[in-house]
Amino acid sequence: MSIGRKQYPFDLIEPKWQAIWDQQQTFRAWNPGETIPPAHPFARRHSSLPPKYYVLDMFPYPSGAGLHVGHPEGYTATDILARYRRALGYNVLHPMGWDAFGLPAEQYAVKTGQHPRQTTEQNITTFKRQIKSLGFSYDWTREVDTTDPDYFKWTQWIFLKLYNSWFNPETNKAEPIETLPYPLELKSEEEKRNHRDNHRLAYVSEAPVNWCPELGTVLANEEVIDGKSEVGGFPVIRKPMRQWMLRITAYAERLLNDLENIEWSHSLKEMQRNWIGRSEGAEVDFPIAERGARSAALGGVIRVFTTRPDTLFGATYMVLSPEHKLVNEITTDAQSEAVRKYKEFAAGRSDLERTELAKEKTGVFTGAYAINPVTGQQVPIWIADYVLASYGTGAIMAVPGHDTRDFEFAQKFNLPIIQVVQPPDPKIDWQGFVDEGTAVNSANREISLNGLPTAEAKRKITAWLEQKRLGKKTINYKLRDWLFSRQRYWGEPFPIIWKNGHHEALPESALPVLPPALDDYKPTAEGQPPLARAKDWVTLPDGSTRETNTMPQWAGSCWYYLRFLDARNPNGFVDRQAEGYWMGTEINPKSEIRNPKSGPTPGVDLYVGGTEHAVLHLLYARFWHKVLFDLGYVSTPEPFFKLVNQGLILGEDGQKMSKARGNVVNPDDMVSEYGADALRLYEMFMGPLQDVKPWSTKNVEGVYRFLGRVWRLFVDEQSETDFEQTATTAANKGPELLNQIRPSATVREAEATPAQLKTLHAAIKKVTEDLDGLRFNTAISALMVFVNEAITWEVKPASVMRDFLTLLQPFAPHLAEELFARLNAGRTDQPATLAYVPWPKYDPALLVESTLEIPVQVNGKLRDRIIVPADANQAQMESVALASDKVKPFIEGKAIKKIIVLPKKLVNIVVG
RNA sequence: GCCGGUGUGGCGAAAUGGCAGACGCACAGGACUUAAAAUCCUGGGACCGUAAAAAGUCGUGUCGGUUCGAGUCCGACCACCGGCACCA
Repeated sequence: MSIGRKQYPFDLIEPKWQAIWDQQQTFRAWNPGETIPPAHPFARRHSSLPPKYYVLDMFPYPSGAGLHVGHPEGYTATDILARYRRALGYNVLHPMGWDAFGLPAEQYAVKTGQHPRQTTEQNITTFKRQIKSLGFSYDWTREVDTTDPDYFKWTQWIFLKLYNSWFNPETNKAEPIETLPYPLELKSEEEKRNHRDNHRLAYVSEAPVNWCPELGTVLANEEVIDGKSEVGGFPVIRKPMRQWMLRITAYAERLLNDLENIEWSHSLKEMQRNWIGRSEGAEVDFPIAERGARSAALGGVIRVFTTRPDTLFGATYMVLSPEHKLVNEITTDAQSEAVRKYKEFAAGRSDLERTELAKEKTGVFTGAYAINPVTGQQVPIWIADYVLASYGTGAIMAVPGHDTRDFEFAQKFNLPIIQVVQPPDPKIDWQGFVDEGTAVNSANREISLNGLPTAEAKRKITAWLEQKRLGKKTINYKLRDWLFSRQRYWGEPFPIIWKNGHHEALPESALPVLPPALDDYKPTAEGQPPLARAKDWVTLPDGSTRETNTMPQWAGSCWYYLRFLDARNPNGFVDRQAEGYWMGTEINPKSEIRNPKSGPTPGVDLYVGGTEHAVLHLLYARFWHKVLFDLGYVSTPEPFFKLVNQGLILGEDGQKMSKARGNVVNPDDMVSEYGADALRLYEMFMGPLQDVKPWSTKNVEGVYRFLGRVWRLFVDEQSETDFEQTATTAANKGPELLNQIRPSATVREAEATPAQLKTLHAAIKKVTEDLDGLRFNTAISALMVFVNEAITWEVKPASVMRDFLTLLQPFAPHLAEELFARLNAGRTDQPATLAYVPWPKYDPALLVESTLEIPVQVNGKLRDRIIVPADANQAQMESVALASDKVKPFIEGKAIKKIIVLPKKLVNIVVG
């Protein structure tokens, strides 16, 4: 990939413009009520705030490895749109920040003793330098860093809001904990406190958690993949621990339903729907039978959840999860040893083993029986770890005839299998048939489902169960509450203290709670989190102790898009007016933009990031946002109106980029060799934003050459040759060297020809439409088409070339600014920066052709192309087509059945 | 297994149901140059033709359907990618 001389002096142009933008704060976004300096280019165009456009990137974790070519893909797309919207006249919010809490800095601290703060700052410095070198139009005055106490003060503040709220099922929203009603039977303060603590949105639970010994911390379900930690791939085991949880399950229904009101990709919505996992069914009570039962269990019932109540007559046994609380109560003496051993076995199995060994079912008989409430039959009760304690009621009725898992289990342990569903196709074996069919063998003295299709059978049996008080219709979710504490140092400390075994919130005035200084960042020998090492910090004067867990990395990223709206506010996490303006709920009546289609949308207008956050960050952030919405702190029910996932960039070999494969492309190398504009342009020219696509440095050279052609369109070649001579020998290679380059004599103030206007307006139309549809690759090709044409012009009218640079600016801003400034040298009527120059409008009248080339088909096959006047009517087109010499041989001697004429489009002659 | 996505030249790709392959890469030929690089011009799906053309035939993963007309819509299948996976 050796390249000779530079296509154009991007190495001087790019730093020059980056410095100008920085110094002028060109891309600063203005909040309502802020005074805009009259000299700012925004003020030159707008006298009041126009409608907003909030375009957001997923902020990065600043790793030690630096930027990857995947980062600039999404960042370039959003930057192009930010610049485009500015040109259209919007007030654009386009911020950047750092999701900087996280494990790598902490692991480095454990190894070296260096404070994670230091590592984090170094990494941020590198990331910022790299991002800035690409010329993105971020408003850096709004930069946020989740590890900055001024930031995480508000993360802790939001936690307090969660802690001090409960979810009211009547109103279906969060409310302050003070509104929580207490049942009358609760008398003592202790009882009331327990009741309150059990209803908070942030609560403490003793449930089994995912413990990763290697990482020394617990993980959320979402952070465990195939039984291994998402970070590092270490084994994860289940272990009961006291942990903070967030009651996200209360929002399951709203998180699901509100997906319909936002513009996310179909597949992403599906992923969230699957993760939430709503299923409708029924809870049914099975009384414990006398046979084999211990006296303690008599009179009790086992409640199960099923999505197929229509198969109740086929339930021939029951299974409890090993952790079910009735297990010990019902187990007979004869079986107690076997049950004890099995429970031990199940508890010791890591999630990985459970998954890997899933093919082979295991379980033991408890010795007890329950009564099938519709058949009256006694059915044995087993325990098995294929039934999960954490889903439904932790117990199932097993219908081996029509459930794959129950079928396998029944076969292995010789349990009875009976048919209660007839498949629609009689050729299909009913055994193990799990789809819908017709109920059979499903009747007792009071009710019969026989002959009913599955859906109806479900309805009928559920109604009957409800009437008999044996069960009721129920909805269950796969979604679990969010495990919110980590045994780490480098995270937000909880604003919580413990007093006499109870937790208490610190007052807002105590925020931010800073992590203590430590010499050693490892967990303690007793397995306490690292914060427990700071004894002075942990113990308060009154004897109470601080919570030593920290929040997970997701906490800071749950609300950063809100902090960007008002990043330096010391009095609140976001100002109400700023929030209303940027989130689109306060519409400015003085708007100069009238098109309602492009008016403000509720929430972030466009959010771009990778699919890896499909269920974690995006679900958590939606949840927090809804809580803040319920409590009245934000004005929209959803945070991100439109969301686009950029596709992964693969290495040149078509494999995922990785150090091990040696196919990683470093953006710094691309910038130094081809310049930021070329890298930006290439990342967009590769293909559709959402697609997975392989890197090709050769193709970078292609767009780099295109930028060179643009450059040569505007500059005098002789002076450039002279410049190159000077540049190679000059000691001081500053941007003033560029002054040697003179403009090309072919670009001058001149009347544009109709053909030139047509070329320009075709480009305006295509680029505008493609940007609206996020089709960056074809927009760039339209710019190339324009340049290929313009290169042939003897005279290039300055007005046409200015409009072209306005179109080019979002894609290649440095080059466009430089050429625009040169084109306007000596003129005072032109602005100093392209950033706020209005986007050109295309004039359809200029695109009208006087004659058209029309394809002529015979029986749908292309036979000729004819030239007709653009306004030719059907009869005229028909007669020209029939007269064509190339068409004649195909219609001669045949009967013409029909002629299809589409004006301005085509003629198709159908012959028989 | 379930859900979602994608299959088009040598490669990245483009095409409101209406001229398949825009734009670019790689390649080939030419101009410029002592020469090379860079630049500029020209060519290009395959087959069959031909001195060269023209004409013709085939062609968007496979098979079928709807339609005057299908890369595009419908049905079945195959391959690859991503997600979920004992959730009752």
